[in-house]
Amino acid sequence: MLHYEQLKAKQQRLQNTIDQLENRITAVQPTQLSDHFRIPYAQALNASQLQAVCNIDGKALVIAGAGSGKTRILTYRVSFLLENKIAANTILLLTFTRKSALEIKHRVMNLLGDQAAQHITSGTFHGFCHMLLSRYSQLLNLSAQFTVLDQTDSTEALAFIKKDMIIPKKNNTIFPKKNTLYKILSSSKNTLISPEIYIETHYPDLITYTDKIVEIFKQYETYKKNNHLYDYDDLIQTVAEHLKNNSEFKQLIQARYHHIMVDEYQDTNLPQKELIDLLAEQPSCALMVVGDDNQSIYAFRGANYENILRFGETYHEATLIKLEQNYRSTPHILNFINAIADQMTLSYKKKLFSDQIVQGMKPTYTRFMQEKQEATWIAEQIEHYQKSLSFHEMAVLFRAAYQSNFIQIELMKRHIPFTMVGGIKFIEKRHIKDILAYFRVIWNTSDFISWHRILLLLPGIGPSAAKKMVQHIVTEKTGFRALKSSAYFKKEVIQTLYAVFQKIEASLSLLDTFDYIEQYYIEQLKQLEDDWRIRIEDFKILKQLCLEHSTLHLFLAQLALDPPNEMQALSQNNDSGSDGVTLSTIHSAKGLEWDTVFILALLDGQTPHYKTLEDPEKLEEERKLFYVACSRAKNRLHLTSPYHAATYTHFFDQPSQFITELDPSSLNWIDTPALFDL
DNA sequence: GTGCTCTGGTTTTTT
DNA sequence: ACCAGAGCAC
Repeated sequence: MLHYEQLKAKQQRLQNTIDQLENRITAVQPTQLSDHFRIPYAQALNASQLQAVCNIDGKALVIAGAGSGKTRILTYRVSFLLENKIAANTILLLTFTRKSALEIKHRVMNLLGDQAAQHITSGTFHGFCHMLLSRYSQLLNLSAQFTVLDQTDSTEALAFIKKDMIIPKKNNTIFPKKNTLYKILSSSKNTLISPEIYIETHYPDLITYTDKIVEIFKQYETYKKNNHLYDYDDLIQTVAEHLKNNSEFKQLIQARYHHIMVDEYQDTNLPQKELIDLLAEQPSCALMVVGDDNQSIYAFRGANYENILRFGETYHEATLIKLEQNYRSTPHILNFINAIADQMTLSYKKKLFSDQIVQGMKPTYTRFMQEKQEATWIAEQIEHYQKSLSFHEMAVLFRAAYQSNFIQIELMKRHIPFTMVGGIKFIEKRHIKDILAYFRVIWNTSDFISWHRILLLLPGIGPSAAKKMVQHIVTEKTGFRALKSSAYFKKEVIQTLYAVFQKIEASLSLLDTFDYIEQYYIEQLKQLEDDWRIRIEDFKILKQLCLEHSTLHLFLAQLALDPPNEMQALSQNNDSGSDGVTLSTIHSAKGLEWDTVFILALLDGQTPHYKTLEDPEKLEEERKLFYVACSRAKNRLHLTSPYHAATYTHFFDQPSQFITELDPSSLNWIDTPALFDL
């Protein structure tokens, strides 16, 4: 946490750089548009949008307020490039999710009526880097048979290494747990601060263990390198490093991508910024980054909103374009979100405005006796609105996934279909991770995390035996065949496992492989989990994914980089298709919009989260989160909270400060009467 | 060495 | 409510 004086100084410094770029705002100038274009750009776009679309050279920062047509300008810009005979494969589009990249591609194809957009390179930072590492593995002298570790895998690997180390006990501090270790490691990598300094500044209690922690990190890096494993951070940093050190690679890549667009720039971290800077290094490379500094909500993951504030420092010739006209929300909602933005201390100046004449409904804030009544009311409203609105035009948003428990129960009770986004992810469930472990060791025989997982599942095999066998397998480098030469092959469970792998090796398709693994694994799951019947339902999704992918490589890449994270509620008739209410964490709702939005649990300590209350910078990010949530609504915005709520360790009974700090006239505050039920 | 039970400490958001 | 680590029986 920064001292108040330091914070002020930092803000002043950033404000200066913002001001400098503000002074270089591109003047609105008529763009020459040829008559041959298939799309009437001048009619379809407003003046600033048109600039963002048509100024296709140089470096530009586009500040796109909520609902100002960000996706629209990306779509039209890609179209414009293609209409100007720019080769599709020189265009690179980096977005926050794969889904939004695909959506933009599809819209371009619709707009132009041809398939040219199919050939642009698009995806997330991680996806893009994964692709480069696979495609250029030879040039970079790396194995193409690599595996991506997700957060759970990385954390497990750290625990694995930690267990092997003798850690002297210090009197009053305990050695950090694996989750803390991961947090320190990832944050230090994402902020480009050495672990030593990071521990000193963020975890002063652990200074006494610094040497041991750093040693664990070193071993972790060595392990990964030897076994062709990459964690999320490695994907980006490895590519960046090779761009820096391998001039052949750099020339190749820079010659390839001439038009780069980056979406959600406010949520990039330093390594990602470096990567962009390397890609766009040549003056001839056009770079447009798009973002909204009011919506930076990923600092916990190392995102640095300074990237967007300091764009002008990196690119002195850069132009600034601001999109301030909002096409999404009613004036009443717009007024409300502008009021939230006014509470923010540091940003590019902007004020969203709208042409809409109908004022619409003022946002409401309603308080209820209990969380249950809060949920009941929301469900009733949904039923009421459903008379004139489809379910899929409504969403319920919340700070943390567990806050949706009551509303989920209430919706199920009423047979209202819904889709849950975010929260406990599909890929994190133990039975999914288990099954994938088999696939992963087939792909990369030295994936020791997965081997360890597979072996530990077997009865009679504990941590000690598993460790010995993993070591044996990894040194033998013969994949599952190493099981046969292991001292443990006399055990029946190992022989059975060996036989399964033999069958898998002979299988002809991904689906065959899946069937063998499933058949074998279900028997084990029955012994391990009472609710195995429910769990095996999830295998249908995996099976579907097997069908959709031609190779093991692509199948695993998708699961690591773009795992399915939406769960259709099994509220009986699932044939209702996609028409369900969306329940989503605010983070996962970024970039989306609905006619009617409910935001619940607006108590101080819940939203904002209590851990952020003491730190002005963290609190500011929570405010941005609230801003993101509210700005999703087109026509109706309903805020709710109970009068009080308790978690295991905390008690909350004050309305969110994000509501009380606003001018009371910007919303309708309703206190429901104090009804007492038993 | 494995696997069970007990206890004490901790809850946010995700590529 | 859930997990990690310690302690203990086989």
